[in-house]
Amino acid sequence: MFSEIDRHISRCTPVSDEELQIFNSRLKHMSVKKKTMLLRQGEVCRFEAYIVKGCVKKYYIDQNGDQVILQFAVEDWWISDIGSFSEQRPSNLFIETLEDTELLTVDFESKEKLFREIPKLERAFRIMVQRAYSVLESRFYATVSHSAESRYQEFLKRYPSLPQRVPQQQIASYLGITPESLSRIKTQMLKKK
Amino acid sequence: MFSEIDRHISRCTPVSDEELQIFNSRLKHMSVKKKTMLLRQGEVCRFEAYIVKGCVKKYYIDQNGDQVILQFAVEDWWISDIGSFSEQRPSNLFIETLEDTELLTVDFESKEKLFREIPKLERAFRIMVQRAYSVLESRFYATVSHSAESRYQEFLKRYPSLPQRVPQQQIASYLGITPESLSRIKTQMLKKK
DNA sequence: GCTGACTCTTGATGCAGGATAAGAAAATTA
DNA sequence: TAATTTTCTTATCCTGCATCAAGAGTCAGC
Repeated sequence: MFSEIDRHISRCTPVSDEELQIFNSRLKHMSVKKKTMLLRQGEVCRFEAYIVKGCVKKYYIDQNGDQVILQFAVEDWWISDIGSFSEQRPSNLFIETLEDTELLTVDFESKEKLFREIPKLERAFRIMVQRAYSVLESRFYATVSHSAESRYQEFLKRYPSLPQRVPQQQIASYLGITPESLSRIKTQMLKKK
Repeated sequence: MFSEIDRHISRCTPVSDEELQIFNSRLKHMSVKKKTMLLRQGEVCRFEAYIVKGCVKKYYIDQNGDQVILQFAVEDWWISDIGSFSEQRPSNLFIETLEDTELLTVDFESKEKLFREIPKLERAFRIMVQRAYSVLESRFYATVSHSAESRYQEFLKRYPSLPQRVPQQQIASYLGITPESLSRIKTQMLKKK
């Protein structure tokens, strides 16, 4: 019963076993195939999803029609368009699975209801967003002021499993460079060693 | 009594007058001179500050010793290092006033205490962080995929008062370019018109 | 196991914005 | 008001990454 997601919540703030049980009972378990679209531009994001198993990307389409990947999410991460979900307004983003994926999702009404019943869960989620914010902030300044090569090395350190799971062009998109540039960066890094 | 900050909170979730009064009573009012350091790298961030009047920047020092500005904050904004404040761990950032500034601040203990007394305030702050997160996310993808010129135009739209209040080199730093480039961009934009 | 579709590499060329430098203009301070 | 500092502009040259193009490797479906 007390699964990874419970540990994930408890890492934010202590929550009793009964409360966790209520929380768990409101989650919807989903198994979806690779390349499933969980959210499309123009739709309102109806879920916050915790990834039990698998891999997901969040991206938007830029003015040239190219994907720009904002986030990868793997096991023990949450994925959602927070802006669209929490204001229940149309999203600019796409969320799509990269592997067969198992998810636990909450919808907007359940989440609101849960927070009213169990204020400690609201605390846990507040703390989770704060942490996500500070991670995004760090990533933001890494992107602004580091070279493509050092961003790639940072990426490898932080997400060691992803290069085996995700096509390289998508990693390039995440890093904000072209696949060609990433390829060259890799050969340069090999030469240095 | 019911000031801008109360309206700011109420825009997130309804909070009763008495609750707002308690909230207000826990805030500390500060008036500080231009060029005051509110937070230095290595210190734990002891405050979340709401700006009543004035202007503040948040930045870090990169490997070359240059300032990289992550955020400006003016009237009716909050400023803090959320990561450092909420985990009470040392910050990598500096926060410094750009004008004589009036602030309302909460410290960590007061905020925790407030949330336990008034769960609705925890809700309000959760919603505030969510909004901040989604703003940062938009800014992040604007930075990754737009040219320096369009980022500057975006900046002008969003923060029309800042060019009059803040030296241009600092705006350049915020945009992730050199002051020279911003100067060139401005002359090019004039030519086009 | 062949075929077509992705995916990765490598090369040639171009361009946005960086680095450096030096002078003009504006803001502070005396 | 003059002196000093800070900020902004302009010019030249340079670099990191993009773009375009072509070939090689890898994977998926028939």
